[in-house]
Amino acid sequence: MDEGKWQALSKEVEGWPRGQRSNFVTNFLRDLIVVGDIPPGERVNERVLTERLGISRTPLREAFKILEGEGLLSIRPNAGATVVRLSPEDVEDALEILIGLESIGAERAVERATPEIIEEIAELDARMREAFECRELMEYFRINQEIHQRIIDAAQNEALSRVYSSESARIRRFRFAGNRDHARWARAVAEHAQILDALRRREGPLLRELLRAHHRAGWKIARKALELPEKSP
Amino acid sequence: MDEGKWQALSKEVEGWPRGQRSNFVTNFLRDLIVVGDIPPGERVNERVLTERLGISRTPLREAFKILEGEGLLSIRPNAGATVVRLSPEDVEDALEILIGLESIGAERAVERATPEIIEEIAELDARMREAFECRELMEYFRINQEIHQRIIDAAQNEALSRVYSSESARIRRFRFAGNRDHARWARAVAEHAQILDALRRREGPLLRELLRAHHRAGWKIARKALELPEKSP
DNA sequence: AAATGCAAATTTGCATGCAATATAGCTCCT
DNA sequence: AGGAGCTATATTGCATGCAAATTTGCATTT
Repeated sequence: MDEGKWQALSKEVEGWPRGQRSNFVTNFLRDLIVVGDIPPGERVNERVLTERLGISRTPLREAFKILEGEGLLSIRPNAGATVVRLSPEDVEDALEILIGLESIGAERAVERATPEIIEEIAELDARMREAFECRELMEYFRINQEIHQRIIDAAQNEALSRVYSSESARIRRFRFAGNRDHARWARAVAEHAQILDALRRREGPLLRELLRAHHRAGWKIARKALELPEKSP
Repeated sequence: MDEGKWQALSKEVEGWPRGQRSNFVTNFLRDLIVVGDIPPGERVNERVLTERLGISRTPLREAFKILEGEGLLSIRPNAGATVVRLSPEDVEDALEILIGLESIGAERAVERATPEIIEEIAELDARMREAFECRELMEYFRINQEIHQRIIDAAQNEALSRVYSSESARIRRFRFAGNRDHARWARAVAEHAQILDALRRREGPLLRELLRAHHRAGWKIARKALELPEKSP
């Protein structure tokens, strides 16, 4: 693992509160994996991380187990943890699940979303459009992801939110590539306007179909952009 | 926790292999929680379990973290783990997800299932029918669960199988109650025949609708049978 | 030079100990 | 009697130590 990358981050960890250390480490590591700072297939060494993070191996290993459960790490007994390497098929599989979950979410969201929640999503949509116009890809992507999560959350199904969030994180890096193409990016923004509109008008089936098409289009581009970037082991 | 129940089980644990202890403990605990041997809302004491299982706290605590991730345990920092208490709404939410996941699975299963897999499911179906005729409720239930999992597995989407299995386990106890009513039980067996038939004929949309109706009917009975057995906290 | 075998060094799995926190039990007060 | 406050006990969070397993490095052989 490239040790240089960690220098800046290690400071934040000082004095994490007792009882939350393993959870914080989990979130911290999840972020690193999800954005690709720790690349797929890389072995994650316990000692290196404990030194960087200033914690002992116990909470770190607890974090490993959690991330294994989330499908982000693979732990071979006696031989350490490695970041899971996803094939394009894996990503497609996860996307299929996400689309299915959004279908469920869409139908419930139009029933249960409060006007306040819809307005919050509308605000996010406006900020996302801003980011698009300023060509701030990262910020755009972040808000984009949050909008989708918020629509799911609006369904007020806790388990749904949990599963969606987890599966979404697993393939986050790949979805990012879905907005590299500028023409696609512009169309995605337009699609989001339609999505928001369908939510406002509480048209469940329409919302569902819009989301489905939105994801499929995004992945189609992402796939091209990535061009099978990682071989299966 | 009723300590008597554990006596018989503690022996099995002797000599669990190094490198698998926390995983075995996880599976072991999951079973106990999933079938209700450790009742919902009950605090799980680390010391008691380590003594019963003959292991140290480290692998046990790793198991706790995994089960928390699966939504089976709730860990409050400094205040221990308790078995999650599900409200009827929680169960309904999970069921909604399961139905959605089976919809995805159904469409893929009819595309990807090999004849061998279908025949395995057919065999399970036959054995399930046998269990029904012998009034062996537990065995029936077990095979029933396995059939649904196998249909999902036939879709050959690893993440789907993983998520389905996890969500299914979370509400297993409640689904069991769905077969208490004998008239319902008989109809469920008939529905399974239709489900198998649709799979054999590879009629995706039909399979999807049959599964959906099957679950809804089962839950309707289960709900009546349970009559809101657990209050939300 | 590549492959094989072996020993040293690293790394993991797990048990244990200590400090921090929560819980239970007690006393005292109203 | 019931509750507030305090003390003792139990329990959790985390660091650390040791043994087992794996990986690494090197010498030897083919």
